[in-house]
Amino acid sequence: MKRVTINDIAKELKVTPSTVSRALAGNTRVSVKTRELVAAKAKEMGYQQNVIASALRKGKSDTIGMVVPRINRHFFSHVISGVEEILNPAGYSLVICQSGESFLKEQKAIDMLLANQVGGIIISLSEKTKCFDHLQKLVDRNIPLVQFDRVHNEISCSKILNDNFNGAYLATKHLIKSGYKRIGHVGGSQSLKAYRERYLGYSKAIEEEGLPVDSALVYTDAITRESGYNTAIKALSSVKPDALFCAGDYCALGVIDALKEKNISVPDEFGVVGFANEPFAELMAPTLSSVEQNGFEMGTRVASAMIKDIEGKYKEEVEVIPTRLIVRESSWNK
Amino acid sequence: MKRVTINDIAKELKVTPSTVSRALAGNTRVSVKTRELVAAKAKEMGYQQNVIASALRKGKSDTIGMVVPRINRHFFSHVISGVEEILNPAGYSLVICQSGESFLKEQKAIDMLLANQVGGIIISLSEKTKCFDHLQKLVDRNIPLVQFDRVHNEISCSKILNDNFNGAYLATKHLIKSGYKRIGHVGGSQSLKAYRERYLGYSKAIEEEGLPVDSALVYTDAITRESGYNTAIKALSSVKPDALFCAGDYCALGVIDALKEKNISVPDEFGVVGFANEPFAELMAPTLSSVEQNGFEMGTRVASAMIKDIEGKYKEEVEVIPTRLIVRESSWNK
DNA sequence: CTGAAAGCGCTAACAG
DNA sequence: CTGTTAGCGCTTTCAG
Repeated sequence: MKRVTINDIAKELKVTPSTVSRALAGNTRVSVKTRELVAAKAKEMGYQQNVIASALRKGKSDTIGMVVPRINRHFFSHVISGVEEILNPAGYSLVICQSGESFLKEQKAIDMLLANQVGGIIISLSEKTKCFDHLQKLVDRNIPLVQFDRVHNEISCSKILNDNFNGAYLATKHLIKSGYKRIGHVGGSQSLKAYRERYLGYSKAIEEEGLPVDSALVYTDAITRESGYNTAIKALSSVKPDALFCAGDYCALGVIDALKEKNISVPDEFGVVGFANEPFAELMAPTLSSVEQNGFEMGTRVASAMIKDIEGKYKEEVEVIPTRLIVRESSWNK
Repeated sequence: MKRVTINDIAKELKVTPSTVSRALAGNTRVSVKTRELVAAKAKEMGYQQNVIASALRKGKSDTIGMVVPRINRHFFSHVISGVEEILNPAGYSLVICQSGESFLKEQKAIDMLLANQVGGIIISLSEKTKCFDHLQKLVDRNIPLVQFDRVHNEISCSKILNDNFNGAYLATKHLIKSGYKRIGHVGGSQSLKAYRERYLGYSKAIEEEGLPVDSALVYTDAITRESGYNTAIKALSSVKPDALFCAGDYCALGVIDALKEKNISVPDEFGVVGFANEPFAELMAPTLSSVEQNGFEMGTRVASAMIKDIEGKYKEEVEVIPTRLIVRESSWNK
């Protein structure tokens, strides 16, 4: 079975392909009658636009590319849903790529998307990304770009951010109020602003309470379960904190693994707060306090910013989505 | 900044675009020297193939479309990783779509992929899909198609399956051995073979032990947490099972929610086994016994089958990936 | 081994 | 309101 093209429709209707093309596009310069005729014929013949040909001709497509570290993280999958929620009804489709936290894969994904002439790119950077030429290239080529969550500030584009600072600040304040005395921080790569802000929120809270900010209590290279475990083991045998604010839930999970192994009771002897509110946070034992990010909301904002950019309405907008602390067993008042 | 085309390279090198095209494609009919020359120039000028133009000309692309119910399910995200593992090095790229368990969105996703001239489609059906014309259309149009996990048998294409039957059989056998007497089943839509097989594995085990297969103990419309909860509440106040084998972990979670609410102790008074081994299974309290599916392995098989199909090597191959029962607290021997 | 020429399906001036 | 024409960037016969 061969595909039906606008030429086939044109022949059937004894008009030109241009007319069909215009009619299908809803161009008002073609009579309502022809438009209806074309629409009917198109449906009858099972016509389906060849977006490839259209994209080639127009030099751009209605496909938006999206690059995220991992699609199976609660936060990212919700952002994706939010983006689809806005993009699909607006007539755009979405191509999702995973960088897997690898800089190389991130670059390759962007190259692939460019080769596919996407109409714009949405990205949340990999943890390992420390060079940003691939983003600058997009800006130079005037490809609409929106960064979210893990962004690089020096790139000129719209950015949608979580209120990492406030989330971290609230989490740390809460640990202090709960009576913990030596509160440490297990953070992610400080080359990413998102993690830097979590650190800053943490230290602001510590300082405000007149506690010493002890750099020995701060670790910044760990957001996996494994690294959380290793960090906790190390900390317990040296600086001996009595609480840890972790920049991620998986990392907090690793910390709790270590505490269980050492028979240290959570929350009685040790407080833990995570970040991201992964589904397991409310299910594990003890249930894990965590900072919730509104991924879906962020996704809708990201998509709206992208559409505005494509339509040439905005250049650079920065929005901050509030975060919320959810207190559970892992940090309950002593 | 304009994109560099093969014409630009051709002009610089004073050859024709055809030669450049051939050289870039590694055609041996062009001299090694020119090939090297072209390659060097291309790199120097920052050339990047316009896959859109190529796809239009060739009538197909090296992009593979993939449609799954949800990307944030442990199993599906692992299948995706497995698919990427094989597809990317082989020069294909992947477009991922979510049906969100909606038949309409599934159809739309396929239309979108077709409009984008994908080279093939990989799909795991939505729970609500009961009409399969959209798949038949692909077969009729000779679009390479691979179904996995949730497949429809009547469509002629490669299928990669989990050993749902055996997983369910082992899970149920284990519940019996653990001493539970009235073992029910909470399953998914029986229009999907995957869920039918889980039911069949369950009933085989029940029969083998000489227990009665009581259809009142079987529910087949529930795989979300909420529906698991509702089903359990209903069952507890009527047929009163003392164990449930659930066709999904989220559903098992809902069942446990209900048991906690009713103060029924797991596993002492009631046994629960799930399916999929979601990350939360080993973290929740009680930890959840579950049947593990090897998503990554399945993904690699799926991708290999797709590549074979594209290269015209195979027509229809059916593979079954083994599943494994992981026993945890929720069903420990009494 | 390389060039010339045609065309994939669609859109967008330009003309009428 | 509709037709004519040209061309997006690439591949692929067909020649030579």
